[in-house]
Amino acid sequence: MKDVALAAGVSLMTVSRVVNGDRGVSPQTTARVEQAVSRLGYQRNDNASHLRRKAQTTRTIGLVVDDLANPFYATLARAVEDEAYRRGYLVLVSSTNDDPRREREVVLAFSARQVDGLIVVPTAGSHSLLKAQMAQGMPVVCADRPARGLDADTVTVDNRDATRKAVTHLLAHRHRRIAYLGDQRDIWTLRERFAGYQEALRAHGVELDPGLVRHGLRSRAEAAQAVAELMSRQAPPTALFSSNDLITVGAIDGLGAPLPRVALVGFDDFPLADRLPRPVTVVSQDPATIGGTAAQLLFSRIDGYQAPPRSVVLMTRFIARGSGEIPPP
Amino acid sequence: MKDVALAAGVSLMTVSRVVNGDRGVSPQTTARVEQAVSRLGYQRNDNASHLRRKAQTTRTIGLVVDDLANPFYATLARAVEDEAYRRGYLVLVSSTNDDPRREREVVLAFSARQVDGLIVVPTAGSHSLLKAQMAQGMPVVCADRPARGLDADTVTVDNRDATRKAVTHLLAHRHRRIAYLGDQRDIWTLRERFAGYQEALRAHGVELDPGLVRHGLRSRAEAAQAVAELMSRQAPPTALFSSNDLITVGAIDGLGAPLPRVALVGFDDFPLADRLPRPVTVVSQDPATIGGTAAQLLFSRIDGYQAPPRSVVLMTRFIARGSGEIPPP
DNA sequence: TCACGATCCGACAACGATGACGCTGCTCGC
DNA sequence: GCGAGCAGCGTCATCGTTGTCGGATCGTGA
Repeated sequence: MKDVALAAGVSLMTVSRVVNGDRGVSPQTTARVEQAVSRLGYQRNDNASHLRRKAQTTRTIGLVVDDLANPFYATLARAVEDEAYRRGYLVLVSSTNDDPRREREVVLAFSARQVDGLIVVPTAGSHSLLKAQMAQGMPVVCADRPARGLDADTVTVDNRDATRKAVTHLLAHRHRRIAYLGDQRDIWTLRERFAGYQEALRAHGVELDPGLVRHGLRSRAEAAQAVAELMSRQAPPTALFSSNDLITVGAIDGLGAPLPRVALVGFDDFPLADRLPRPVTVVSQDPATIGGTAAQLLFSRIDGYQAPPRSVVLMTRFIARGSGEIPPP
Repeated sequence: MKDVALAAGVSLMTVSRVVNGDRGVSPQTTARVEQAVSRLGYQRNDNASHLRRKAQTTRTIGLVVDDLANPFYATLARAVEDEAYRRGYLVLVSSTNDDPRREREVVLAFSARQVDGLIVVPTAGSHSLLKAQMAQGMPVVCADRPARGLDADTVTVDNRDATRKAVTHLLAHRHRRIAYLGDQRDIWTLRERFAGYQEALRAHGVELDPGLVRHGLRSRAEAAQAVAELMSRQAPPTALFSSNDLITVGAIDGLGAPLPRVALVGFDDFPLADRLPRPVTVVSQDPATIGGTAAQLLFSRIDGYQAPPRSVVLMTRFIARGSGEIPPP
């Protein structure tokens, strides 16, 4: 900037005014400065600019997800990014692998970089840190899951209700031995889904058989293994409810070929679910809408909206494709 | 920081030293300062810190991909992010939708934020801007595709060769009417793949039938439509080569049910390709390795490695699963 | 001719932090 | 008893930019 000022024969302040398009600079001077800018390839240092600017804002938000490689979070992230782009904001992204320690590090690093707000898919741990950040005025929005004990804007789906309906669907097809295939039980979404499973059974007077419940399935392979074990029981389940897309696919692996006569309903839709030998009945949620909504909530806070936290619950869609409509043998 | 200094009864510089873990502060003073820090919830402003620091570095890199919601780029991004995390770097991410204008905006914005380096999946346009950035000392690595006319480190796969082998595989199964289903032709990877297709045909003395070539398929639906049209020709193709995962899936849609006797080989592996009614033969590439390698190249430059640009070509894997091994009628 | 507002532009301080250097005491050796 | 050396800490300048204020210049109308 100094070089530009020198080259154009003006002061730093005038360069600043030209670069920012402020009024009060004559067309001739503007032209001289602009020429110097392009000749020297000058670019403003936004960090320094934000440091001094009146509106203490960096036009950057932070996004913290479980795993960016997971299509669900990737889609959510893309929606956040688009919303940010429309407003001229940049996005810092990080995955946590559901590790509270990594979440902590990342949130601190983002906050030290002076992000204007955070969208977080909270890990299962405690959130005193997020609480502290909010107390210091950092806008925070939780996406996909609420953070335990944190009064923040939240965007989730009706996990429990959707699961209850899905399991009820299986019960209506006269299934009674319905297995539950769950991911880590300490994640909120999965607690909710399991609760929905329990409620559906209870509502139909079916006693929960602990032998048919598997938690903590962290991969496609683990899910396949669990299903293989379940199917080799003396009284195998006649239907499966799987609590996310990865587990649904693993369950299909575990059923093997030829496909036994077992009903299957999964949480999360996934590509090609409709093209498999037995098209899969699913509960579908829309990560793009979750991300977009979270971003809108965040920006409303950044723009100064003051009110008690809002909780947006998005509806899921039940899509019957065949695998969930198989009656028991 | 001023408040902390006041509370601890020391100068700003001492607070700075304690916060940075510099030596030369007595244990008592350190304790007093640390107490004040935690009592006031003080966090250093990294942007201001980077402004003054000797090593003019922000410990932030920029990642510019085509579409973050695409699992391929999401996986690539995750690998970049992990490499960055291991080194204590943060990642700014943006999608371009293959729009050169948006790419330009994003690169400028990242550079104005003083990122220490850029990993870019270049759009099809010209790259004078990237060139200018590199000339000013910004380390740049191209991932997935090279940028036309840009001498930068590059990580790609053997697109042309892999396609030649895939099409040769079909030719070896006595196919002669092999359709090419292509994405936008101005993207480098797709030009390479089409070139590989042409080379394989030529090597086998098969004349290219322009009626069997479709470029510019941008979605699953468009691919399905194109395949439906191809199959209704008087002399329909006996085999299809599809140039990416999206198009492969669209092609399967377009073939309809029951599946006609048409061979299919696709570029890119995708989840469940092995579980479809007719398991799909594919050329598989590994986006995580592409991203990880790109990040390593970038950090070597950031660490001061000086040498002519390197071009890393990763191998693809041909996976025969059945759909590519069907002979012509 | 002169007062006066408008326009254009520069000087100075400041944003939050660190680099360089210098000032205090204290210890130690001779 | 005195200077050297060092640990501990503060002062000042500075990173690149912008907010504030005021000075210079000009045209205009009385």
